[in-house]
Amino acid sequence: MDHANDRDRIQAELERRGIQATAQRMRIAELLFARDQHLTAEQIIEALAGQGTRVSKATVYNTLNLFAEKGLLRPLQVDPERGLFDSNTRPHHHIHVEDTGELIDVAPGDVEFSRLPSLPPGTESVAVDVVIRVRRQGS
Amino acid sequence: MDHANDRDRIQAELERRGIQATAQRMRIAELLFARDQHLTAEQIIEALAGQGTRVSKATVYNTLNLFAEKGLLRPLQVDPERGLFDSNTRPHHHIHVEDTGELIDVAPGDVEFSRLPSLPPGTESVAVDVVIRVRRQGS
DNA sequence: ATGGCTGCAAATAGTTTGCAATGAG
DNA sequence: CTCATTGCAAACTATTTGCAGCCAT
Repeated sequence: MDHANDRDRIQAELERRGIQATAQRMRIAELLFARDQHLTAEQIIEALAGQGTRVSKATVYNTLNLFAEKGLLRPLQVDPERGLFDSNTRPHHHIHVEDTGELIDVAPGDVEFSRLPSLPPGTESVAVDVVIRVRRQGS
Repeated sequence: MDHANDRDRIQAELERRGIQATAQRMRIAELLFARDQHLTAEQIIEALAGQGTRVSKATVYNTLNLFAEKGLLRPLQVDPERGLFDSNTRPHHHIHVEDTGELIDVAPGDVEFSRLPSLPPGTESVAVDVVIRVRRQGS
């Protein structure tokens, strides 16, 4: 069965990263890693509530931070009001629709550079993040 | 005298944008527009205090938001803890040194694209922001 | 038994807001 | 004089933290 496979894969992934696969963490992970998406802590709490699971705010935040530390999530700061967690940690970019707050993934191959600056001495690049800010025409 | 010229230019600029050039706003503007920089509200309050000027937190925030609305500043969200205001509103990019939180400007000509994605229908591009995240080698 | 995890509630910190006093035109 | 602006304090909100009880090993 598909979901059982997902659960197994996710559990293995958590443990491989040294994360105890508790019930709450599994619920959060299953939700997040069902597909590439950007979620707020609040959205996760609501989504879990919607499927009948109650996970405390503290645990959701602790879990998200833990996942981020372990490289399972990438924290995004696009909305000044709240943080987002991106379940896609592979390199990619974003289009931010300012009118709606919507955040759209851009495949890494859809952005190419013909020139990049030299980095400060003694530093190495972690990632290059491109955010294309757009708005409805004529607003 | 240089500073008097700056003040005049800044005052004219504020008024051109329909902003009343009050004493507090002038102080904040003179500080911000002395050069291209990224400041937090707190840093502005401290800098003003350091030069003997006391401007309330509320006024600083109101002023920064007003300036941003009027296109004199660009709000940045790189640090999850606090907002930054960039006194350079011309197109440019950033290098973010993750170990120190430092944010370095990159001239627009130092980044060139050979490919960009198509935008969602009905939207137009406002800006393309590139953030190169770096860290000290081997951390 | 031991140590980690969860949840609640309280704490924290940045930012916003209500409102009375003040200032500008 | 009238309306905008300022400053204080209180309100708000997202996130973090302390701690007691719980769970897994």
